[in-house]
Amino acid sequence: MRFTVHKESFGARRGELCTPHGVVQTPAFMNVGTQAAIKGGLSAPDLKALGCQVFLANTYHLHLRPGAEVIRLLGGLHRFMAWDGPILTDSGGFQVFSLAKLRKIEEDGVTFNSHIDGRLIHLRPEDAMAIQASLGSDIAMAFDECVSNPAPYDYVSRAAARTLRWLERCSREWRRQLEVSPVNPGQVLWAINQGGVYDDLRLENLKGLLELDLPGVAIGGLAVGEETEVMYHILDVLSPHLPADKPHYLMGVGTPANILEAVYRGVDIFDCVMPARNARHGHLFTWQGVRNLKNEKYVRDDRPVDESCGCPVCRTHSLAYLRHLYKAGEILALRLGVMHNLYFYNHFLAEIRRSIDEDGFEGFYRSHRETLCRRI
RNA sequence: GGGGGAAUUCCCGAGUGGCCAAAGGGGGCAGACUGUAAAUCUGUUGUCUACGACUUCGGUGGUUCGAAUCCACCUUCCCCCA
Repeated sequence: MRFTVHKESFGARRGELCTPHGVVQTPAFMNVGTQAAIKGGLSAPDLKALGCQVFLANTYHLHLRPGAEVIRLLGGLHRFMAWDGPILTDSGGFQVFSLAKLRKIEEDGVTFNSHIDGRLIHLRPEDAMAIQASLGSDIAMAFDECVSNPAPYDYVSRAAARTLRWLERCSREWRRQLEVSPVNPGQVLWAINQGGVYDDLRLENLKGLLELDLPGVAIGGLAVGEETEVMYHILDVLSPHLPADKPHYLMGVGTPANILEAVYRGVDIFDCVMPARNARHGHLFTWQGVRNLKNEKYVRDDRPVDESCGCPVCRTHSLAYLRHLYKAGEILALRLGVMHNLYFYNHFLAEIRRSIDEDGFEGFYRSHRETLCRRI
């Protein structure tokens, strides 16, 4: 795994991340397919056509179903899902947040009541590493605790310290895993910064995490309840201290406007369920702002979702047709909606990269920061 | 021809004297969604000069302090017997 930044423009970094399954041009958006599938009915080949560079899958979910050993037996995640590009696996740390009612945290690890059948699932940092090694993703994530915001300082402090201890265990176990017949010998482990909305905890945690010298640094625990401005502030605080020669990954973010602001603050990689989920719910992103496709005003609208979009959906279908599909409950609505949004996100990042290449990120930033979040 | 049953707000459907502008679905309208327990969830859905008023439960008339609810007749629909 090699990462190089070859250009900077107005805070933004233009880089390349080499993985065992290809090069990722950064800034990049990773397409989230938690259970080795993009919800809405897109297959791996579909993603190629939408400009997807990296696929993101989830440790907790794949461990429950079908099980990491099954996937290892079938040759690893790439082969299993027929995606030959780069894959990043999240560790299950987010499920500590999203399944908060179904889990118990202890020093040793987290015990979940499976959201499927209630059975007990023990996930220690070591387990999360073993599972991800079996999945054979290109990038594995450390097992962390994603703390919801707002949370009391004392709690966040203790949680961040524990996440750091878990990181040491992850790192140790990772080295061990790669020694025993790895599915993907080039697989790497990235660290995750925590510390909530508290500047000093964030920096203290970052300092500890950098000592382990893992090849990528993720910022976790943001966009989980705090105001957007608070998230930007934390990025401002962290940004000067992030190692320049390593990829900066902002986990779970976000809206196009969030991404633009974060790129401006030196973030290289993003992932978010938003394009897929919101598409399923009828919200489509455009260069002019966000559309709610279900709105009555589109009944007779013969225009595409976005006049300036080159996606297969915008080139073929009208707002009126898509609205009809949504209102009629047709599964095609979800597929087409997700296709558009993923294309939009991937091309949005491509345009960001182009602007950096051309030394024009400042202009790009200024001309889009307001319009992207507008409701149209 | 005889007997029985039913008509409720956009639709289906609860309600059988006051707590009813009327449950619950559906449909409509709008909103939320950020490392996915989400093709989900929330709000709203008679009118208005709007913490109050007005109109509404097939129609007309009646009983009652008070009627979607009780009575009479009418209209329409359904079922059974001939």
